[in-house]
Formats: sequence, structure tokens, C-alpha cells
Amino acid sequence: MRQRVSHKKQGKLERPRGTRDFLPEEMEKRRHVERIMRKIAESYGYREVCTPTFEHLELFTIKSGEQIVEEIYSFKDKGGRDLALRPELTAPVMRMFVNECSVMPRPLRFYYFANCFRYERPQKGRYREFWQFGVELIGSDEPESEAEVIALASRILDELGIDYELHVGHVGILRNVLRGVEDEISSKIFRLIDKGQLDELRELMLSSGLESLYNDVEAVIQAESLEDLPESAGKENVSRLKRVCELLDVYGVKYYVDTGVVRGLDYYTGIVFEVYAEGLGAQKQICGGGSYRLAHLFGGEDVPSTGFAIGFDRVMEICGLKPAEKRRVAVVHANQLEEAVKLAERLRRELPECVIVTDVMGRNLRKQLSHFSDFDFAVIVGKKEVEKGLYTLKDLKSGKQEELDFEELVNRLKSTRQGTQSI
RNA sequence: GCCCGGAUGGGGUAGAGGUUAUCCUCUGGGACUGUGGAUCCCAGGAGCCGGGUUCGAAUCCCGGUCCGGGCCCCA
Repeated sequence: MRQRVSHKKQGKLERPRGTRDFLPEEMEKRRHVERIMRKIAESYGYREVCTPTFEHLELFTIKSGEQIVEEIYSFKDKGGRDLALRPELTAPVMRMFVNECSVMPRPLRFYYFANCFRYERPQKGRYREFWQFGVELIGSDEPESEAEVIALASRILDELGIDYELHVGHVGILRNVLRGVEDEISSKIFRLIDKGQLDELRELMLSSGLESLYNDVEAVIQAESLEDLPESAGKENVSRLKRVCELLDVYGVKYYVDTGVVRGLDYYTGIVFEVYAEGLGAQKQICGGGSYRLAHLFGGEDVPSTGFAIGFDRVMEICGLKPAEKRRVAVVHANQLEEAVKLAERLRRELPECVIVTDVMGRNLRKQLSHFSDFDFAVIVGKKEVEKGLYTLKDLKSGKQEELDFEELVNRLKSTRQGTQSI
């Protein structure tokens, strides 16, 4: 028995700002994309790790850049500890490495898929709770590790059918050009380069007495090939970038050399890369990464690492992939509830790839068929069938039906793919 | 944090101070207790929140919340 209670809405409780609910259809798409990412990362030897949703606030304030810290969801727990919801996963994974994995054979290949939290103004492709898929390759300082990580990111995006641009650079080049410049001014310079505000950049450098460096900075930002880089870029930096590019060619990755790539996080030390895609409004960047050294900040040795993070929600916005639909079978009955439930249980064991559903609303046969009319098949269980020990299989797309025993029924449901073919 | 634009049943909408808020869809029931999608009938369900103006507010004004676009920043 059902009763309708007419309740006046009294200030409906809403989702917190910047968070989302995901209905089944969307979750199926998200899980499908997630599975593809995992599968590819695993095929390169990366294994999943998971770190806590919250960490000590300090983990994120040590070396993540001023701006990130302002966007952290932080709080005191009941013991007075300063904690924070993770705004990203590179620092937690490196903390985990220092805590648990420092004596494991190198390199370590980890991947993660997890939600992160940032207190920001929500926009298209930007939420306060969002998901990142990323990898960290820990322990190698060789160009081949950088090429592998970049190639992996590129492979994943290819597999998802995304149209993107991959830009590869080296933060050491600009840093070398600007060596000797005060930290405060150089970070302003980096910010302007990141924003692409070249007029303001020129103004700042001239007013800071850095006119002698301006030409080199401009040359670095606008370099279209490694040959265009000035002497002050640093020989080692340039040859490293060149080597990574050669290896990317071996992988068959398409990329742009872009020595103006400046990552927001301060901990990057060498090769850096970003991936941009259209269709996301102001949030063009869907992936970013590079080489960094973080472990020593958490009390470990100074281990070189390379990683990337994909903005999962942004990828979902522009990825049209959908999982294959499962065949849906309704076991309906005419006053034979027990028999129908029994049959449904047997079918579920035989046909794990199918969706098998029975009525739980006490409906009569007509109502059941009406309710399940968008399914692929109905198996009808009634007195007639029970007496004969047979079942009626009805193809709901074509309307055709036939009487079968259990074995035949299973074979029919197995052999007809996706319910597109009629029996 | 800043600037714009929005918010009407579960979803999509109409209404531009004046009865009981429109239509579509949806959900439940019935016509029809062993054969669905059609049709018809019945039922259910809404003006984001809080103030103000007014005889009267979904409509006008103010504040807040949330959403969207942009800035800032960032993935």
C-alpha cells in the first residue's frame, strides 16, 4: 500500500556550491571513460594507489605556490589538528612514497583516480569537487621517463577521441634566462608569461631594469624550434628538451615545442607539458604535468619524478564516448511472482552480462509489460508456462514470441547481441 | 574576490501587477485481472529564500543563495 503525503516544501536542502550529483546515465559514461584511462595506464605498467581524502594542511603549503593555498578547503579537526581536503594528488602520492615506498625497487609507476577539492568560483569545467586521473613515475631522472609519461597522457586522450594540442617545454630554460633576478619579480614575470600578456611583461621588465634580459625572454617565449633559443637558455636544458622530443617522435606523439609553458605549481624542475582542448570556455587546459622534486620536502631523499594529472570533468565535457548498452530482460509474470523471481535468479547466474529485472510494484501482467516496454526482451511466466515447464520469450522490439525451455532461453538471450536482432 | 545574465511541478515551458498559474513531458490509477508502446479518463506535482512597495506580487525594488558566461586564478 502506498500513501501520498502532501508535504509542503520548506526550504529545500540544496547541494553545496560547486558540487554535482551524477545520475545513472552520466555515471555510466564517467565509469566508461575511467575504465579506459585505467586500462591504458595499466598497460604501461602503472598500478593504482589511493591516499586519504584529507591530509595535514602543511603537506600542501610547503611548496605548492601561494595561489593554491588560498583555494584549499582547510579545517581544524576535534583534536585541533590543521587538516585540508586534498586539492591535488602529486603531493599526497609523494608523501606516501616517502612514508611507505622509499626502499622499493625503482622506478615506481603509480596512477590514481580521485576527487579533489578547491575553493574557487565554479564555472564551466570548474567545480569545487572535481576528479583527477594522474600518474607519477618515481625514481628516474632520464629523458625516457619524461617521454613515457607524456606519451601515456597522449595515448589516453587519443583513445578517448579527444581533439587536443600538446605543448612541451622546459621550465629550466626560462629560469636560466632569469637567474639572478629576484624571486618576487621572476614569479611576476612567470605569471605574465603564463597569461600571455606580453605587453605587460615588457613593461615590467623594463621598469625593473631588466631590459638586457628582455630579448632573451621574448626569444624563449616565441621560439618555434630549439634552434631559436638564446645562449642563456642553458645548454643542458636545451639538449634535454631535444632528447625528450626525439623520444616522443619514437612514440609517435604529436606535440608542439613550447618553451613558454609555465606551470602554476612551483615544484616543477625540468620538462613540463600542458594539453589544451576546445569547447571548454575559459578552461581550455585538460592535462598538465612535468618533472619535479618533492620527496625531500617531506623528509625523504631527493628523488626525481615525473607525472601528469588529467582534469577528468573537463575531459567528460568534451568526450562523447558511451559504454555499450547491456541487453535488458524483464521477467514478467501473471500471478506467478515466486516462479518469476526463481527464474530471474537462474538467468542472472547464466547471463551475467545481461540486466535481469522483475516487477516489485505488484503490477499485473499488462502493467508489467507496459512498464518494461523499453526493454529488449520479456520472459513471460504464467500458469500455462509453469505447467508445461516452458517459458515464453518475447522480443519487445519486434513483438515476436516463442516458447522455450530454460536451456533454449539462455542460448537465445546469449546469441542475440545487444537486442538489435529479433528472434 | 570582481563584472554581467538567469532561477516557475521531477524535466522542458507560458504568463509582463488583478480570480483557482498555461501547455508538453513525467509519475500513479482506471478503461483493459495472460500480452507492452496507441488512445481516452482521473489523480499527483511548481513561481529559489528573506525583506520591501501595493488594496493586491511569479511579475516591481533591495539583500542573500544557487546556476550560466566572463575576469582573477587554475586542473
